[in-house]
Amino acid sequence: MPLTLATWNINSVRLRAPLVERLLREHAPDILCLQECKSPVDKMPLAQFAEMGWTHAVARGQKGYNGVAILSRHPIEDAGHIDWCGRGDARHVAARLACGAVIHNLYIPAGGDVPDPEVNDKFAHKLAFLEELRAWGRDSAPARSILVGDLNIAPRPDDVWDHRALLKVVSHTPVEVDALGAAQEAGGWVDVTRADIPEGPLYSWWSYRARDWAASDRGRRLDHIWASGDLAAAACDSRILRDVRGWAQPSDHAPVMARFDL
DNA sequence: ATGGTGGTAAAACCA
Repeated sequence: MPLTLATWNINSVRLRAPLVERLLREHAPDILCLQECKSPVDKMPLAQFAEMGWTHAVARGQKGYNGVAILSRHPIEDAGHIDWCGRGDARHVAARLACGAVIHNLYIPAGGDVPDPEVNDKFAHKLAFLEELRAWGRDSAPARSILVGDLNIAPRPDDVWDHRALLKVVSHTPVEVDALGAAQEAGGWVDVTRADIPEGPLYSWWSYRARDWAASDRGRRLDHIWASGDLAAAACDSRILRDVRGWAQPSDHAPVMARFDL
């Protein structure tokens, strides 16, 4: 069974519900994982997505911050979440499909501006989150699993517009990149996007602050699709929907897509 | 070196 999946940091699901509808209409992923919904669950416009055919959804929300949702055209058999760092943040939701595949939708903390956990609590939180992700991967040995989301780290030199310039910028510092790599290795996760597109620059986020985001193209690959080792060979057709960043009143993130032949 | 934009929600916080 082919399963298409997209992940997208929507930066307010209420404000950008029309963009979600357009993505569903034009690209029709079986599964759409959203982050930064910035809404309590009962105020997310899930009913209007259900009317379009994405009749199954699981979400976790809080007002103003965080918030994640999984929209599905296929039944969700079970759902759950992990309370990373014990803060009660809506940064993770998981869904199990009838075929047995488990989808993990993650929103890793951005980490603030200063890449020093001694002086920046947000960066300390990010590193603690990554350490919990590593321990979870090690202990749970994920199988038949897909992990997606805004991981807020661009791991490779060609995942940013200027590797040298960004070595001290949160999202690309060696300490974060190493911590993400350790988490990936501990869970046996395969970076599906890079397995499919191994060469060259690849971005999923461009700052709102650029005068012309497309012309300057100062992007970073912050949004990822990972698969457990047993599913990696089933993944194909990876792409980043760069054009979506150019839609009217856009999110600062573009959707990342892949197909799994399960 | 700095400031640049955007969302939430009502001044400041977060990205």
